Amino acid sequence: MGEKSIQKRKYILETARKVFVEKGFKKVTMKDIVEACDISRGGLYLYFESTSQIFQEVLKLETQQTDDLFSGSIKADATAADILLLFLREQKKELLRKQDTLTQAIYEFYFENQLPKRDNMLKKQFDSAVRIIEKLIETGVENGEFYCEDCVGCARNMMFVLEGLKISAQTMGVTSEMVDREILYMLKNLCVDE
Amino acid sequence: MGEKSIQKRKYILETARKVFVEKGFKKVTMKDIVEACDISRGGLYLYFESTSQIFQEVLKLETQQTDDLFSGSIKADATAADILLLFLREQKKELLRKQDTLTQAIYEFYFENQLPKRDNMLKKQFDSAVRIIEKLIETGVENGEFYCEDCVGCARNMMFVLEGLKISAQTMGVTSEMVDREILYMLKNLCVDE
Amino acid sequence: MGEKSIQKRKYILETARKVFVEKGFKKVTMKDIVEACDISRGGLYLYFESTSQIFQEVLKLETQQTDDLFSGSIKADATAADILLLFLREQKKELLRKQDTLTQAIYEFYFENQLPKRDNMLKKQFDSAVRIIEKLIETGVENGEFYCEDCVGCARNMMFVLEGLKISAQTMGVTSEMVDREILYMLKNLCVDE
Amino acid sequence: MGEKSIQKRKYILETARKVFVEKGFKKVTMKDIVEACDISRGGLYLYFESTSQIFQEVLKLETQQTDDLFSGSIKADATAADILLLFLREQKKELLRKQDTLTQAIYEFYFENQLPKRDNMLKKQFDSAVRIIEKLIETGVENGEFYCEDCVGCARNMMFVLEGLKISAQTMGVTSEMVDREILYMLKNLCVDE
DNA sequence: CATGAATGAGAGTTCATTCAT
DNA sequence: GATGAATGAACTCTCATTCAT
Repeated sequence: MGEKSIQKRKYILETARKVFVEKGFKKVTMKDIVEACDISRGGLYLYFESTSQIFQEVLKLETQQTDDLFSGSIKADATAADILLLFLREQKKELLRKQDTLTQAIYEFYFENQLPKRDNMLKKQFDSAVRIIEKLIETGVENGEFYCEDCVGCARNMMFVLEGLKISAQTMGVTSEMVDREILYMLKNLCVDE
Repeated sequence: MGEKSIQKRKYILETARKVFVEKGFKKVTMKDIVEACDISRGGLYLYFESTSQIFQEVLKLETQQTDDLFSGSIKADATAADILLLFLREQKKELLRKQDTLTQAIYEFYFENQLPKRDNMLKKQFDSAVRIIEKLIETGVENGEFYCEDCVGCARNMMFVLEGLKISAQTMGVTSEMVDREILYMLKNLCVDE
Repeated sequence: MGEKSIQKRKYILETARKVFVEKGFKKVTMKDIVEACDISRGGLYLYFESTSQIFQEVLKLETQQTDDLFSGSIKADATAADILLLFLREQKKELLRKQDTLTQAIYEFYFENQLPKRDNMLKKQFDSAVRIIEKLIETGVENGEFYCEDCVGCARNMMFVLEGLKISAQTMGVTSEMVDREILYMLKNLCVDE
Repeated sequence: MGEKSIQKRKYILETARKVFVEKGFKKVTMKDIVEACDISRGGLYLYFESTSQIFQEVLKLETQQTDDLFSGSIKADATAADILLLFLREQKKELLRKQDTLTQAIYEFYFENQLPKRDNMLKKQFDSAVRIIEKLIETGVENGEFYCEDCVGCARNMMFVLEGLKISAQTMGVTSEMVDREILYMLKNLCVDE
């Protein structure tokens, strides 16, 4: 596959991403993607063979970019509390965003593809986030910023709350204030002065 | 509509429920329901006009029954901690259950039907559950069973954790131990002795 | 399936037969049959699910009718030689017929469906024809009409010659005179006076 | 066309032959051949314009080689009976061979290309074989090995039996014993002692 | 009320064929 | 000459929905 093909492949994935953002996963057909890309019916099949495959490739790209973002922000020179707040603010932005988010599509995809533990990207990301938060809390405790007796438990609790907010945002609607309220509640329990 | 019709209507809804449990919401076709009910294609249209409508009716029935269940267990004569534990155990059972649960179908349904606030059953149920838990905690605090400075915040936090566990169970898999761990974590923060 | 459906099913098979006669087996698509029958695309699928299935049903009908024909002619009151001649003449007519014959389609069908011995209709028909011819020759020998030391061998030989003529007619072309010549050659070896 | 082109042309034909052997004629697509040859889609079109054309060229090559084979074996120094037996044995080997035979593809090709008499290679080969057998029988009769009153009739009969066996092998299955039985039957009628 | 045959739109997929490089 | 990306027609199959009985 030449340079040109690689470009086109990327173009298709980027365009398909928009389609998934708009329609979720299940409703998207090869035809939808063909039309969004403005290529021929057969053309798409030169690159991908199913919406499922396309979606997984989109996710791969997405994950790479997200990882880069994470590592970028973590390098920042700041206190544990600052970084945690930054992380939570990032999550809030993500979960309130209606446009330009794959959240719903990802859920739908995992609904029908109960991937085995090893391959389950969601689980990997969840666990990885728990570890990062745990480290942050531990650092905060050492610094005297936080008070916490069960750092990993607290980290896990935070992540499940965030998951709960995320799915709630997609199904019952969640306002900016509601998210703030939950974040504040969690931080209050963590902060020393309290 | 005669007595007979009412019976048939109910029969269709009960059978359709099984189909939704099995396949989620989006993948279910009128044909699926017709075949599951073993009635004629045209027959189904006499009662319902789309899978969406059928699903909403199924949900209505479901909600009524769940409510009954709730009020039943709440009438039980027990301490606040007991009742809360009972409630959490019930939630655990529900979210670990792979078979016989509409969870996935409900999520899928709400993904594509972002119902306005007033009609959003999920939201109503969520808020109602928050209020019940809040009351329980308040009672517990009064009894000296619990210690809590922000009862409604705590209730909300609990519900979001449960939501997080629920969606996680559907997408990344959640074990009985994982649920217990989360429940325990929340209770520890609530109980006086700790 | 009601009376009407049975009629339509039969109508489809009869129409499909014409298509197979015209185009053989492999080239025929569901679309061809849909168009020949002037029914809707989906309509055909209510009755049959593939060209292969349709062809097999066409063959079933065909075989029934052919069997009836055979038994009809065999009941005739005549000498063995007469009947054998009648049979050969019938075969000749069949193999020279360009129009209205499934021969080519049958060959194509069996090319790609190497059916196991038990289900192979061609084999059954071949063996059954051998047995009939054998009986005729035996009767002829008893009557003094024929002379033959290996009746079953002779019967088999005849059938293979007929098969050879049949495939030759479809591939290299065979004239009426050529068929007569072969039939005559076989009969000469059989007849007493020779 | 340069030397290199001629080589490539030959390479394509040899590779295509394998494809036809495996899939018959009708089912073979240009894509199949392109993939088997591992050349570019466009590249194939520089040499050939359709599967039909390719198949005819494959047949040409095949015929040349077969002819060479024939003339080779005929040069052998042996009695007429020996040569005839050799020929029949060769035919038997050919018709029992499932692998590496174009038989089915050839039939399929001639089914849809009812070539005019002059161009019909099958007919030419058939007639030529008849003549060779006829000569052999005549020689055998002169030598006193065979007894036969109608040499050309007998030769033709033999060839039709062989054709019948060939198509039977492709459609209803034929065992080695069955072929032997037929060959034996024909030779018995020919041999003097019988 | 109930049936189930019929329709036709639409999705998936494959390939012959072309054409810019 | 050679490549292989691109196109678009053609085919298979499935359903929501209608309608005569």
